[in-house]
Amino acid sequence: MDERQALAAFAALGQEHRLRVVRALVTAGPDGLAAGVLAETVNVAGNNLSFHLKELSHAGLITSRREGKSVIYSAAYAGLSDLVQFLMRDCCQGHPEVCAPAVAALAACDCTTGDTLHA
Amino acid sequence: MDERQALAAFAALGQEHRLRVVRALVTAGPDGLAAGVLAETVNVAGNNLSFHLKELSHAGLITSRREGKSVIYSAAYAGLSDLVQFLMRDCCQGHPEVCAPAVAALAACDCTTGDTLHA
DNA sequence: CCTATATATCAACTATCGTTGAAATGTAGA
DNA sequence: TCTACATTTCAACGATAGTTGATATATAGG
Repeated sequence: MDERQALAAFAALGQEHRLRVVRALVTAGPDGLAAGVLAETVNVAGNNLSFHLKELSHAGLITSRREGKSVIYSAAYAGLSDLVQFLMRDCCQGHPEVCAPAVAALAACDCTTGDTLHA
Repeated sequence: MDERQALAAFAALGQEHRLRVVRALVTAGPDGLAAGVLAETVNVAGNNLSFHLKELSHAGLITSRREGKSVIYSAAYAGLSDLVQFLMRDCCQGHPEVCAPAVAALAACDCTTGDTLHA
């Protein structure tokens, strides 16, 4: 992930409605949520949500698929993972105190059991 | 870190000059950089940079201290770490495929040797 | 084919953000 | 104290982003 992509991703996440959408999709899992359900969840008008979903899609943070009359959106796990890696990429240039806490916190999250982070 | 703080942090990082400032400060380490040096590094006018530095400071991503005539800025490692944790907090609700790659990537970064991530 | 449902597009408006230039503040040395 | 240097503040302008309402597209069922 280069700076331009990271910039787009951060800008996308720096908006209330879009951040809520991403969090809703991340917690919803790979099955995703229909645009209409998302609109209710985030409490945003459909046409407006559509604008934000396009933004998130361009930023590589979500993906979509059509399923009958609905369009189902889900989190782009790879994109999110890349963004985390980008944030931490420069943290280790001789200064382990930067990333050590973050690594420790993530390591404490046992993904195989479905536990959540206790931040 | 609550949603409001995360929102401010993401919005702060979603701006070209500010993202460059943060990266410059993260790589600079705990010693930090003077405002003037940052202005040259990021190629932004001093008064304009001052605006962005205030924004980043409010978002909890950087800190400052005066040293003689200069004001030295450094990365707020705790703030950055919190942000990473916030991004990953909801990743494990029964769907380990979300955060597993990110955790693996961070684990591959041996902070004690000063190695950087190979993303 | 016609209608209902679900989502997306577009133009227009408003608000917010980023930049600029001028001026103020704070610090150190002559 | 006077001057030079470093940074910040402020008002004003231009650009960009978010919302809204109206309209368009796509799909399924009667």
